[in-house]
Amino acid sequence: MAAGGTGSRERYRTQVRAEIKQYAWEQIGTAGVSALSLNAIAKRVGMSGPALYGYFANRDELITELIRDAYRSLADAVRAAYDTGGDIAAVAQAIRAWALADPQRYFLLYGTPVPGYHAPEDTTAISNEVMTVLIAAFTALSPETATPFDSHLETHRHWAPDAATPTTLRRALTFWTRLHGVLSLELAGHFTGMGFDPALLFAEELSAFRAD
Amino acid sequence: MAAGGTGSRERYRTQVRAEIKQYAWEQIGTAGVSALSLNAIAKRVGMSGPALYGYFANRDELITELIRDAYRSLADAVRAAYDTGGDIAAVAQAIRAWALADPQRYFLLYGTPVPGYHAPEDTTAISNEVMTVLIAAFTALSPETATPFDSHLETHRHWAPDAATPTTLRRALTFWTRLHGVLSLELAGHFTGMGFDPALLFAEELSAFRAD
DNA sequence: TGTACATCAGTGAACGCGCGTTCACTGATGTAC
DNA sequence: TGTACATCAGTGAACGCGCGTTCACTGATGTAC
Repeated sequence: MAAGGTGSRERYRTQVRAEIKQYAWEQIGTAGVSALSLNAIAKRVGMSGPALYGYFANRDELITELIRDAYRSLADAVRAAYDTGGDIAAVAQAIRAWALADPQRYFLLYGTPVPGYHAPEDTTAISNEVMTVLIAAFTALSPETATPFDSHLETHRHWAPDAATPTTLRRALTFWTRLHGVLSLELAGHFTGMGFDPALLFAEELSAFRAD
Repeated sequence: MAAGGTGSRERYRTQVRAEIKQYAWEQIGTAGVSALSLNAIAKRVGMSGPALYGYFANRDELITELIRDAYRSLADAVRAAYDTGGDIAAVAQAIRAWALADPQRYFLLYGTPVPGYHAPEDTTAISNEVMTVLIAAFTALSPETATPFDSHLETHRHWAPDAATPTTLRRALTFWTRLHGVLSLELAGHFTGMGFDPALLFAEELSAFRAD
């Protein structure tokens, strides 16, 4: 008897796809994206190299899929934090936790760009979701005094919803860049020799936004 | 007649070394570090692959040398900006200009870390020079009110000179992380779809430090 | 200034490797009567 | 329930490629008498 709509073959396929991706992440975590090899993954999964081509058209498609999943995962984490905790701090900590859980996954999205590679339309759409949540979170806060950059945003904001004020956009944007600044340097190990606690520096950056 | 200390053979060697590095940078700029290939460089320089081993022990040594040079170049640019312009803004713009001149060079230092690679002692020493200049620049500014993180720094500052106050250290550190945040996202192209001018966002971040 | 020797830059062949990807084929699994 | 057929997952061989690196050797350059 066939399970409604999802045949066992199809179910098997998605299961193997997931397993392939899992090992792909393992490999990325160990040696970075550039070392990701289809043959090595196949060996781990327990099949021959060419077998992967039944699941992914080629190496690029696999990577794109991983990027898509990563953005999806981050967007979900951020949205969940906002929906439950509600405030900026909760969102920030969710981002940090997500990044620390797998640094190379974070770098796949926000690290060194591969020259020539252009992410497909839909992945950038998902990455926008993160921004949307940030904007929503800042809309709830009391407005700040406007800055020169805000007036520039006034005429360069086609990427953001009309509802938010330029000041809100700017704050969300700055929130993002600042968090990324501390976080990426921490993940890349640039604080290692310094000896202070990166979590506290992160909290420090965060606190600048709480003081309205 | 031998030129004092520097024979023509030796002079030739350093010249070729420089040429090799130049093409290495060209290749990094085009396709990133992971695509850097000794054979490809050799072809560009006009000699056979094995010939490079007369100039660099192996691929890793070449990359390490490039990293060293990049840190040296950045440190010099930052110091020069501080010595002539004197203020924070001049230093910040020097960093940005340096990064924009060759994004992949910037990412080689501050981008996605290669898992397992550890930079030799002396390169981290050069990267500290940048921090030293930042601290000097902030020492000249009027002190700000202390934050919780400052007291943590009080007992975790073996990386920084005793002369500076914790508050100064924190400001220099934050300056660095914030600039890196905007800059790296800009260089990675994350603002591309948004349409605003990254230079203005950078200036906005910078202005937060001028208003003492 | 001329010859004899040592130094050293660069070559070409070779090794072994792992990569992405294609192709023709086998064997198992699910489907239809 | 049993048989016949279509579907499809996975294999193994093969292709061509470029990589880093070693090695024995050639030919030019500089040095010493």
